[in-house]
Amino acid sequence: MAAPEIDHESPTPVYRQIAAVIIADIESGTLPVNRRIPSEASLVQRFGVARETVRNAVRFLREEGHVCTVPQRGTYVRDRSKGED
Amino acid sequence: MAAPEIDHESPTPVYRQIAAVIIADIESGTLPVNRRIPSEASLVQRFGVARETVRNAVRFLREEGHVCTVPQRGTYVRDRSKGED
Amino acid sequence: MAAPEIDHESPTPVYRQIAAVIIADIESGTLPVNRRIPSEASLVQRFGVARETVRNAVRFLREEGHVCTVPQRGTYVRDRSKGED
Amino acid sequence: MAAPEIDHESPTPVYRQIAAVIIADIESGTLPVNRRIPSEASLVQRFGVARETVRNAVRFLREEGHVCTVPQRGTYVRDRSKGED
DNA sequence: GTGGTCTAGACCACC
DNA sequence: GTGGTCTAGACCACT
Repeated sequence: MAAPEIDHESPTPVYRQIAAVIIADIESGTLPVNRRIPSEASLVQRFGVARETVRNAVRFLREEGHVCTVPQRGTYVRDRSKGED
Repeated sequence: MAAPEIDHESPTPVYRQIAAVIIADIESGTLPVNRRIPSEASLVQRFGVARETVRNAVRFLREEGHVCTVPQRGTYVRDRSKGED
Repeated sequence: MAAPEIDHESPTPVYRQIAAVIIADIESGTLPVNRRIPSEASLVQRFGVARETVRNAVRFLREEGHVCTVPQRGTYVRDRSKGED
Repeated sequence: MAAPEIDHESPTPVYRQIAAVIIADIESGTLPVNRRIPSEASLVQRFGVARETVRNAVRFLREEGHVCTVPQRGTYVRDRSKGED
């Protein structure tokens, strides 16, 4: 099976569910500020979804200001303590 | 021809007959709580009716509290065990 | 062949080239403010690319503030005369 | 073994030998102006050298003005007909 | 081994 | 017939 935390029957899109899991990891401190989040490839593995779905999740996190992506380097947890949107 | 369960000669509107079939599926457990009901397209196929008729049936189910519709995601069987209207 | 205006050998990504064509249409007045731009499907046809590539182009236009997308309705040329980024 | 055109015993550095082969391809028209040169990976394959060596060769070509590199897109044969250095 | 781009398909809700 | 989501692959530059 895929990941237990993902419900493909849910009205919430899978990419949003993945984003929510990552946000929870950020807010719990499992993913501290300036730490790199897992790579797209490993998120594909972990959640058992297509890469595009993972990219949608990461794009959503980026648009919401939770992370920033540095091409070729990774995606990092943003420091939101100052100047949030 | 259409589906055997639909009687186009009946005084009961077709959309109500379709709604009744779906309600029966819900109450029998064929459609469990929080499960998405079949897509509009498949209901059109199954009952041999126009899209608008299916939409009327679903709107009726929604107004009666049997289902709830989540924008962009589908229509889901509501949990009526807790007694909000 | 695809569209003459797209060069798949160019260092500029195809989705950016498509965005540039649409921006040119906006700036020349071919696509006036509040007009809907062509649908994703027709852009796929016109440029001979995958839908994902068209979506990347439209997302880029959206991020740059040239258009706004209304789900299920289309993507519209934004009025940038006031309050641009 | 490596490629026949590379002589690891030569006093000429390998990266220079690789650069020379690519320059020959450019001047013979095998690699036309504005065409992307082969990817790093394929040059590694073709010449049987380390990645870093290929990168050195490409950097040399760039510094000598034979090619220009566009971030994220590749390295392209420059048009030298117009005489900027 | 990272993200960027691209292909070629699919099903869906909603209009 | 519109955009939203998803799959399952591919090649690439750059670190």
